[in-house]
Amino acid sequence: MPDHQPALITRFAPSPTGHLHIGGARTALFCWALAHNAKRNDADGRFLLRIEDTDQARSSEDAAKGILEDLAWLGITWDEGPHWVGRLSEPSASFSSDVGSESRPTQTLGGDPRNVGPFNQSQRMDLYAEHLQRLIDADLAYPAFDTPDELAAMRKAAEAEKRSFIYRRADDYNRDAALERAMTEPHVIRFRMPPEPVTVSDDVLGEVTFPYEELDDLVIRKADGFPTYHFAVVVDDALMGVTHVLRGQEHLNNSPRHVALQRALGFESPRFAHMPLIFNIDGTKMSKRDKDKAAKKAIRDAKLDNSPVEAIDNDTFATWLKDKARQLPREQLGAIATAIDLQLPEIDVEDFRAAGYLPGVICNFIALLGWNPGLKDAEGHDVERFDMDFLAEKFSVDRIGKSNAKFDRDKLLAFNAHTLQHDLTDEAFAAEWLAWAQRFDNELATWANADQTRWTRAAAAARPRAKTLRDAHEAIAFALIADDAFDYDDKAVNKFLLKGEPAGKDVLPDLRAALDAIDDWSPDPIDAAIANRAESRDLGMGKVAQPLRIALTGAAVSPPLGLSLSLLAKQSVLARIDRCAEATARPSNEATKA
RNA sequence: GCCCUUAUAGUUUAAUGGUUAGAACGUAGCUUUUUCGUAGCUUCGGCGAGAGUUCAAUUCUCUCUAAGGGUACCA
Repeated sequence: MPDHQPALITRFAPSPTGHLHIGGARTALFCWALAHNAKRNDADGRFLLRIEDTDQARSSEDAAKGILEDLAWLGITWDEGPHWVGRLSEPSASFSSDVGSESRPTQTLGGDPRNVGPFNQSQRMDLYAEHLQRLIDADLAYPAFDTPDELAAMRKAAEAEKRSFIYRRADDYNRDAALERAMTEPHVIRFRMPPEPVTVSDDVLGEVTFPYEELDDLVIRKADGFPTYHFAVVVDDALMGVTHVLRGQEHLNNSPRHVALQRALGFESPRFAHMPLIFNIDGTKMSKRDKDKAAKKAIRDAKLDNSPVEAIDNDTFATWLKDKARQLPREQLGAIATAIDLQLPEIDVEDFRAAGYLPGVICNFIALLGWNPGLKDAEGHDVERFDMDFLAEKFSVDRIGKSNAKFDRDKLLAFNAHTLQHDLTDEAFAAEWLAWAQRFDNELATWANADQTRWTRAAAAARPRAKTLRDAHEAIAFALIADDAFDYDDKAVNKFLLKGEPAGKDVLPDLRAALDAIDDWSPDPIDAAIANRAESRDLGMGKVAQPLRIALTGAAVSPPLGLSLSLLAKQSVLARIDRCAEATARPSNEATKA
């Protein structure tokens, strides 16, 4: 046991079965916030991380690593736990003008200053064995030999009689014989639930009492020798000195079992706080399967019979499509989505990262799911945009709500857009965007690295209209393609090039000459030249700008012209104007008549 | 089925035993802008139902309803 017991210790204990789910991220964030709030108040608050890998079949080391990576990226740092070395992202609200992932210092997270590790449950087997033996010796735990099939039959029988199935040790249970038999036969160890109701006192929900009749003799060690979640969590929390257990409400029913175990083992119960759950906007559970579900629906809607991706053979594809529960590996699902131009719903932290959300924004948004600071700003608006620092400062368990939350993607998007557009400088955005592109958008990253000045301008062009780092690409996509590699939007051509007096196509030659005469090919001179043209012909800017937009991009929408043109070489701009002139010169249907 | 939890606009939520229940996202519209976007203004929209306590209930109590969680050798 630690000789120095910090005042407040929280923990996040994910099981490494995949990427970090957004709901798990919120749990971690709240635990982090509570510990950091204690630190703000001069108490020794700590947040520790533990890997619950007692499910041998489903756990993997890669998944564990991925979860550490996800947490670190979000800025949810842990004081104790597995080691992680890398660069942390900056909280979104405190971007300085010179950030870039390269310039951030390397940090180390985790460690074991109190000597309470190891932090992987699979490496703590001797500890579980020791405490389990105490229970057996005191006849508070016992071997049981029922096979899974027998248990299933008992459950079925109970169901048929319309009573709930509660496992109890038989009245004529022979302890000595059972212990003897356990030496040679496969068995589980069950906890003898004391015959009394258990009251859990919860800092969010108040006191919740569970009758003894609902609490069965739960399995605490599986036949494979591993402890069950219930036992491991109780032993670990006690040995690691965890004082506050914050977890999702799905664990509320587990709490009386844990409390009973804690009593039996002579451990003090930590304070509990069960947080409301997070659901999709339509009320369904936010699940990794949502991604497969969305893909399957899109494929059915498109009436595709064969795999749109070569790497997936049609048999695999067909069985996956038919089976509601079947999931494809992440990469394959992504490939299908790309092939059919589908945006998969974001579920894991990694999904949101790939979609171009900023870590600070994600933390801000999920903090509001089940918690709020309850403050108003000077204008009387609720305070809901804040950074990690504010969260640590203001967080308290008593402001956690009780009712389940739905995950409103529109609001998250609005938060992300606002941060991108208002809280970041162009330079900071350029750095963030590049870091993102290097990981998720090769084409863009290559283009960025080819010309730094151009990249800065691209950032200036994209940032004011970007909602995510991913969709920022769209605003400047015209600059990444060949001069003749885009089509013209008929409606726009008709409206801005063919119609009107003068017609837009008749404005272009003049403009071309003016642009051609520019020496310093940068936004300001370009803008000046365009404005000058408009003025000298006594035309509104729209009369000049829109035709030019179409010539450059094929459509009537683009970032401001000076910036847009500066993303292309002058020769490219001239070539595009020529191509446009050619296209509009051809007699084409009724547009010319009008 | 049984146990547990919850219930304020479409969503996240604030406040409150007593005149018009406040905000954010969203919706619709207007204004500014060379387009888009941004910004600003306006608009729409809420106490799940029923009893009870009370002079008075969205707020306290009960019932119902609905939603969710649990009911594993998953966590």
